[in-house]
Amino acid sequence: MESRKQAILRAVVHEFTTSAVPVGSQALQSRYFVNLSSATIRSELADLADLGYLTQPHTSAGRVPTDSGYRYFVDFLMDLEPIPERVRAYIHDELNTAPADEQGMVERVAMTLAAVTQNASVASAPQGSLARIKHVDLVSLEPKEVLLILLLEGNLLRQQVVETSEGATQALLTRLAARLNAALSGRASDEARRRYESAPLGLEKELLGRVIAVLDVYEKGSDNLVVHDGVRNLLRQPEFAESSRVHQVLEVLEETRYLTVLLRQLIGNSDLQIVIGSENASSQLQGCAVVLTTYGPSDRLKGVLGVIGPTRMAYSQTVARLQAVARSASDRMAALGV
Amino acid sequence: MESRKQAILRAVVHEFTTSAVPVGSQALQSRYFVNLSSATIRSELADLADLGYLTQPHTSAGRVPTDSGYRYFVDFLMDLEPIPERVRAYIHDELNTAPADEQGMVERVAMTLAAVTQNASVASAPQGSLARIKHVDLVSLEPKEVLLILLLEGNLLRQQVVETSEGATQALLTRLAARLNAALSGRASDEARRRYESAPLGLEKELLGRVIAVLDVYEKGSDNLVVHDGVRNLLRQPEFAESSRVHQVLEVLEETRYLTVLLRQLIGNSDLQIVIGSENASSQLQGCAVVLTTYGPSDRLKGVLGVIGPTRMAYSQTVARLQAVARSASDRMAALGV
DNA sequence: GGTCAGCACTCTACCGGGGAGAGTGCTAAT
DNA sequence: ATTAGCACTCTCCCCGGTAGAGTGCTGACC
Repeated sequence: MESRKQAILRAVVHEFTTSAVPVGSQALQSRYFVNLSSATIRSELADLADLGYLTQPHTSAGRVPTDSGYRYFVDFLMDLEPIPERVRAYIHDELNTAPADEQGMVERVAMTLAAVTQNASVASAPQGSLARIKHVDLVSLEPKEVLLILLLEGNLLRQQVVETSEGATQALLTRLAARLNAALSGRASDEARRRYESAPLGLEKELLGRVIAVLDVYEKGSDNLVVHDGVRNLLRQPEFAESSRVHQVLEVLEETRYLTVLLRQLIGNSDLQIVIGSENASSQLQGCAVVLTTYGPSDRLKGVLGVIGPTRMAYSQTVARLQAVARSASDRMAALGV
Repeated sequence: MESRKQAILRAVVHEFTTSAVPVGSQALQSRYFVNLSSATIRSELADLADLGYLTQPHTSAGRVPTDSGYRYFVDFLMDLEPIPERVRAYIHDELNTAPADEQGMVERVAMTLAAVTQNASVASAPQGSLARIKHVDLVSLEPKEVLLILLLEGNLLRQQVVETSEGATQALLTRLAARLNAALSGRASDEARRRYESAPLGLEKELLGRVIAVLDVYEKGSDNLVVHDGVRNLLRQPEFAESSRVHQVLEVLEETRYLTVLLRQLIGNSDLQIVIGSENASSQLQGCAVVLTTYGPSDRLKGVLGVIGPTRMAYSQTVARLQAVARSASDRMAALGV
């Protein structure tokens, strides 16, 4: 595309994302292209409309980017907006005072992301395909009930109440835990599976079985924590003035299974993904754009982080800040998770 | 108040909560009081309006209950609506398949409550004033970094990364954990405080100090988990058609500190509290009603459970179902928490 | 061929008037 | 105390007319 057309498309996107009002040739002329006439701009706009990048709400209105218009902008025209020092400091502070536990951390990440992008955010807890076990603990609850506590890499705690076939004193459980720790701690989950195969029948095998069950759930990600925040930010945008639009977005966010699907989209893809309007699989997200990236304490442990807003979103700002949050969060988790 | 006035007020509340349309004398006459004339009903309505229980959106519209009207209804006229067997079964199923950990449980409770009341829900994790310690564990992370894991009654896990002044091997930490368990497990938090006072300087005292810090945070409730769900249900109601109303509610729900204040209101009060419209401390909840109760595995461990909806809420249904959810959740937690 | 001024055209948003409908309060009779 | 009848009030909705914004097109200019 000729560079002037590109410049005009960029200007339309920029103008529309800030004003939310369809942009006309005069506005463009006075604010962006003082040495072009509005007639020339009009003919360029008409061309861009023919190419499918712009559309008009009605005949005598200004132009609005289409989903493909935004796509072209994002793919070819966007350059990341620098992040103000204040925002950078805010991100840093919020994440470095975040709680060390999984849930507190993920919630803080989502909160921070929503605040700095002024959109809705989602975050899923980091998760790896072959979990490493750091520590195992067994606590006697009732004669035949044991609480199994598992500490995984990333300092993730998992607990499960186990009904055992034979009773066990705390003293016995403590010895058993010591044995399990000697065998498993610092090892990956496959070691637990190996030991389970070769273990003789008895309490130890029983408990190893439950350890494996917990690891399975974790590795399949079926208990994966997903949080969202910042829906209130969306309500400031005119596209969510009628609450039916909010309703659709909230259905996606509050129904965790939808969200999980959404986040799975990222797996196996590049580290930054932008899904615009009709590109969304879910029909409820028409008119919305989703910007996704990954984060986590290490290469093997990754969660997904995303921003959800109207397609009329300040993409260059959103992407920059999303990446900054992802980086800060990853750093912080790496420092904690060891 | 004469019983006929009461009957009419009850009818107005019932009619308005189901139809959301101001109710007129004719509608009342044909649906509730066939052997009274509409003129008689009109004069009763006028009386009820004088008493402050009803109001009209405009001169020639039907009547709508005021906040005091709802208050009178709730205090004197409401009788709990029986819960259909299907709903009862749903509650039971959802809560009995809930995860055993704190966060999973609280989220499931909020989700269930939102589903059966068709309103927004909030739930805070149960919390006690004098925590009982079930188990302590110490895991070596780096030479001078220890992960402290604390299991409290209700099977609540708390973790904290502790920087120690002296390095310690895992073997030493394991022995230390055994000592701490012997001293603390089964005891309440004051025992930890006593031992801290009398402990000689050193790693043990250092760690005891962190145990106490964790207990403090827990007992002050400042890390108290609060979740909400079901905002999408509100959007089906006409009072939330303009999204500015949703915005106000979401600000309360997403700003956890507001929510914490809201839930604190219940402490020291009766086990069922209904806050209607202007009775709300927060101005953002004008037009909303909040119904609150407590739940938890034991008398000492209580969380707050609440329903948030428009003042035009089916109070008798909401209260009945809220209490049913609270009871089922409490039972389930008692069975798990031991 | 690109650029541009001028102009007719189109469509929305807004305003005010008028009629239908719902529901009231009042009055007078029972 | 209850009720039928009636005038009154207010909203909602439809309608037409207008101002304004922005377009597309045409013809001239470089």
